[in-house]
Amino acid sequence: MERSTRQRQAIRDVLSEQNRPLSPQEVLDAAQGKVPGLGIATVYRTLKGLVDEGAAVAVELPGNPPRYEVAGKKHHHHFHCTVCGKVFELEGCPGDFLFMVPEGFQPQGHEIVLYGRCKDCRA
Amino acid sequence: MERSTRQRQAIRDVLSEQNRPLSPQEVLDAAQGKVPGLGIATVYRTLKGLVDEGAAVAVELPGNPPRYEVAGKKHHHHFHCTVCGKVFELEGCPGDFLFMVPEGFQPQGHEIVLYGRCKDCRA
DNA sequence: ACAAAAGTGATAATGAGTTATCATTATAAA
DNA sequence: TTTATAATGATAACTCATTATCACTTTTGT
Repeated sequence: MERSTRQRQAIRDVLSEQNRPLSPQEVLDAAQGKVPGLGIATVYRTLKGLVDEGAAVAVELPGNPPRYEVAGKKHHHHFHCTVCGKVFELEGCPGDFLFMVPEGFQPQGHEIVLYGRCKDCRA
Repeated sequence: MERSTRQRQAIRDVLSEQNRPLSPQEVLDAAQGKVPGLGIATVYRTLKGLVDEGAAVAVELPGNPPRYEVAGKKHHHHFHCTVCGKVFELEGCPGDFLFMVPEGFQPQGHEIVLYGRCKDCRA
């Protein structure tokens, strides 16, 4: 990640613009609108580089390979559309899970995923 | 899944006894204590059969292949130990996530995973 | 006890996702 | 501009979990 290229800029832009976790394939599809001919290998390479330099983070959801979003966002969770498969960012958090933690266990973090139909896929 | 074999009984017993989601490898390790020589293929075949007949369910957690637990439990979530990797069942649920759902989205379900150290791995 | 057929275990094959390779292209310092 | 070299794109290779194959074993109805 030393040189500035059209490909890397396109990939960074796509992550910023969509503002939701994107799969490598989603990044490819969107970034090809900016840089025709962009290859999937460059997407994987660049995403890894962005994560290494702290500009992006991997988002793991149940049953899916990692998606990637811009780093540095405040604490948030995700909505996974069961129809189109897109993942959206959610604000807010119930916050208190201590009542669920068994005696002797030491909680350090949590993840919440809501499932359902997104705005575009609602019944 | 038509005949009753030592292998199948051992696998069912392991799922019941441990009362937490187990990976196929964890099932194998535990069930080999009951049936030495048990093979991983039989574990995969039997888990699939148990799911098909509704006796077990797959539990998907972020970044991991499916684990399996006994079916029919009431609504619950899981604690994933960051040290030993074991997954434990939790009781309770905050329940109200509607305040997190954006306008126009239709929520249908949710998952919560707590991370931290389990009783055996606490600092 | 016997026979038909389902089940098992070892392991080869598969599939999805990701990474490595390498000839070519593009960047950027001089 | 020139030049050194990092980056790219096509695709081969790889990883890991899971499934298929098949010779042999076990179960179960008769």
